[in-house]
Amino acid sequence: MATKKEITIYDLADKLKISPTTVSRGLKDHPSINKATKKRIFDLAEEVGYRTNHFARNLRQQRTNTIGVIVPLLISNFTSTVIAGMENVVNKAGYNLLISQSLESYKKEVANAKTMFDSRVDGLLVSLANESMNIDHFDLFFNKNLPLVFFDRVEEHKNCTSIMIDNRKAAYNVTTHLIKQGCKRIVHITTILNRNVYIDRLNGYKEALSENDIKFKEEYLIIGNLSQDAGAKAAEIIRQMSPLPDAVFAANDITAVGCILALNRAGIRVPEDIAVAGFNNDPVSRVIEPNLTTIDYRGYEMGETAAQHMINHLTGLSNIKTTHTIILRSELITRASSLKS
Amino acid sequence: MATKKEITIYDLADKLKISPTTVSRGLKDHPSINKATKKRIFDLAEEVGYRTNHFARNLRQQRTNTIGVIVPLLISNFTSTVIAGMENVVNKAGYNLLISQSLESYKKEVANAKTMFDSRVDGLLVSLANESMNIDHFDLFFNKNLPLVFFDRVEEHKNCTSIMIDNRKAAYNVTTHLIKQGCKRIVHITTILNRNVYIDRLNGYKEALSENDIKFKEEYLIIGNLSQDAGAKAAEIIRQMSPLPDAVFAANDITAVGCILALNRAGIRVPEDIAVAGFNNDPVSRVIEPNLTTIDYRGYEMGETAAQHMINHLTGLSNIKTTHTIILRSELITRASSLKS
DNA sequence: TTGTAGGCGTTATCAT
DNA sequence: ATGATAACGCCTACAA
Repeated sequence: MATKKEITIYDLADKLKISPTTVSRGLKDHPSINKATKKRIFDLAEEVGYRTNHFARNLRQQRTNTIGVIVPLLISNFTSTVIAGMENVVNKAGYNLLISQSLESYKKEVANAKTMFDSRVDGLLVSLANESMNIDHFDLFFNKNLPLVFFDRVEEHKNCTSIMIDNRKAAYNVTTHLIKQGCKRIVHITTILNRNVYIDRLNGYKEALSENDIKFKEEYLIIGNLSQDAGAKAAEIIRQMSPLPDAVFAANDITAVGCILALNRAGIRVPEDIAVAGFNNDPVSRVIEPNLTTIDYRGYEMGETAAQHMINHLTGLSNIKTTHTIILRSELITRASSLKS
Repeated sequence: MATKKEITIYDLADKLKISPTTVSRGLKDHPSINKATKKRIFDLAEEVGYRTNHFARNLRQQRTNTIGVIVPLLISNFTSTVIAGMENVVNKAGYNLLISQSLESYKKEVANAKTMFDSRVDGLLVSLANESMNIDHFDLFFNKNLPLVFFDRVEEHKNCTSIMIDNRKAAYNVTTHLIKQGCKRIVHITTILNRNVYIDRLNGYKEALSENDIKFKEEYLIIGNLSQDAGAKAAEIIRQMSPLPDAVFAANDITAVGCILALNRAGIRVPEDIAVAGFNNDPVSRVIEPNLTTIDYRGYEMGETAAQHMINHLTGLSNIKTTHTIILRSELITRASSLKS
């Protein structure tokens, strides 16, 4: 079966004996078109299965109704939750999402930015790769005055909104909680300190220590790649410390889980010997035994917020450039893994 | 700063004192263009930051270089793994992915199909919602002879490739393994039996039973929504059975995990009292204690395969319509949760 | 309220 | 090897 010819507004115009202009206007509910005419247009369009050609429209209007998203990793509960939130918002507004992942690589992020630019997305939502040392590759967007919103992994930039949580405070709360449970030798497992999220968490941790007159010890800072395996490796290091630390605060749940499993295997009990806390409230935090104390980080909300700001800007409802930083709420959830009593 | 005017092939042509046609050809490395001319074109394009206008090209060529993806749920380890695999393949081929989720709803899937169609994607990759009772909404694509590939949750259709694993055999292997461990009263937790994946798993389960002269009992079939909570609810039902079943085979890992946790809470030991097996090899299967026996279902490979077939078809390397079903390998992984000895 | 005309940037077709 | 021209389908001044 050969591909049928596409219906255009010209075809509709011919059949209705009116001009293409009127059809075009009728279709987008232009106020100055007769109601009866509109109805005839809509009815016929429906009947013959007309669909607007977005390329023609985009070509004419110089916009794509597509929003680009660059995330570090697609395979992550947090990421897919964020994207689900974005999808929900942009779909309602008639926009589409173009998604790509940097795999934490600076090089890939640069390439992704270029691809997004060449695809002429109307705006870009970005969570930065851990490797990225600068954000010059987004100058493509800044120079053309295209809206860019950072979320989660953000970087300061003039005229550019960032959506984040207060990582410092959240980490401060986790650490303070551990201290209140009587812990004094608290290890922090994190990754290379390039991104705000990890730097802020470290600072919150340090702040809680210092406020309780506990000296920060360099050896209690373990750097890995925040994978489950990194948690296991950290457990190995911890096991050989003397005296044994009495608590672990990992910068994400997966790492905390890897750590707990490895500690258990080594005969170290959680929380009796070592209390453990994570970050993110990943579903896995309620699977591990004991259940993991963590920070409830609402990815869905963050995705919705980032997308909504983009949409509002694109539709002229607001101007992204005026707002600089939006802090979403996050919350400490205490579970068995950190409760000494 | 005002938005700078976009460079077009006309601008390049003017500066080089050649025709736009030649520029267009040079840019796509057309064989009949002089090497020197090509070099001049490329150099200038690079210098002035020319970027091709995809809308103009799409408008002219009637194609988008975009492939649509409809999945049941974005928030799922399996799904994000599949999408990562697809992304890897299509990016290399210069295509983009347009992703949407049906949330297991028939209505939303119909809407998504329409949106994809209106976005004029070059092809569609689909994993069906559990609710969907038919696939008539994809006639939009079939009628226009647009390529459609089903993956994981498939449905038979003339001239349409499906990528799947042998769910029947996998379930048969799981069940046989449980029987070999000495289990005779094996519960199967699954969801409404609309989709091939669940029907086939049930059939594999039944087949293994019958081959071992174990009668299939209707009451051992527990239907839920395959969430963690559904696993917990199933555990409640199981707990009240007398005699107590000696094994559980859940149609996915999350449900198996929910079940194990609830059984533990009720003082029922796994695997001593009840052996448990899941399906998917979700990372959580290695977090739960005891580690979960499951089926290694490689989502990344499935994503790559589905995408590659689509690309091959679109680039004329092969014809999707000639291949009907591709079965990917899957494998039983036995772990502590099912080992009685 | 409706219509006319031109252009958005590219590429296919038909010349040269 | 290169060029002129038209067309893809839509939108928006401007005109009526």
